[in-house]
Amino acid sequence: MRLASFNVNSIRVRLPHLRRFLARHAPDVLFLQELKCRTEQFPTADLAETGYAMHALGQAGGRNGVAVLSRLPFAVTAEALPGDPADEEARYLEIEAAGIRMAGIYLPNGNSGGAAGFAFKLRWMERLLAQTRAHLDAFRPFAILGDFNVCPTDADLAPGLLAPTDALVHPEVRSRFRALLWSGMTDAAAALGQHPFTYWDYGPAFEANRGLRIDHALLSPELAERLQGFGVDLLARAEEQPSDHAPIWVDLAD
DNA sequence: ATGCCGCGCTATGCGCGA
Repeated sequence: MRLASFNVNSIRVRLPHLRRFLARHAPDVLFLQELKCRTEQFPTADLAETGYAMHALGQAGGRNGVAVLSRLPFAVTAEALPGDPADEEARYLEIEAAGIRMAGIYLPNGNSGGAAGFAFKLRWMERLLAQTRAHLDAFRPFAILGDFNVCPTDADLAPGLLAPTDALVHPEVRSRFRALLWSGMTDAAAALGQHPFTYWDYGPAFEANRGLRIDHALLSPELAERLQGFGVDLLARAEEQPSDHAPIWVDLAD
């Protein structure tokens, strides 16, 4: 089984890249982030020919937005992370497919909005931890894929690319990422000894390979036992008019 | 220490992304 994630940075602009990724890597389930469209603008009809079933969660104002494409039957189990009724941002989509709970996330960046924006990121991570614990306590196989906006360690970014106070590497943020790992989740790439970059700024960064590892797949223990491989689709990042993120995928034994 | 890109928007500069 192949699970994948792709921050498209506008689904309407990146529709051709999405099609090519599906053709190249044929994921069973693919989570998308940064749709930058409203729910009704998601190109469901354009993608119908791919054979994937879809569920999109857009947002007014062209911000955020997450979706899932699946060729396995699935049920939507959550369209928001519990714990903050005032949070109406489209950043969390959870499904159950093949007996596995899977969450696609677009974790807040935390660099904008001043102290309140950073605090929102920390609270969001604490809510994600609570949701993770609830699933693990119930012995539900659980996978989290998406744009975490966290470089977990110094091996996960080009040296000197970010200031130590940046919200992607801030100690308080890394601490909360580690709490997810301590709860029982396995960082799939790191478990395979890989720290591949998944994001490069527009401009010369990709050619110079000055990037960040911020897109991750986290697996509950029973899924980690099935971990067979992890990959980053560099071709998608090398194409014309790319997203600033590359798609990632994780392979699990059937 | 940073947005020189890229995207969306009741636009024609700004906020945001990382």
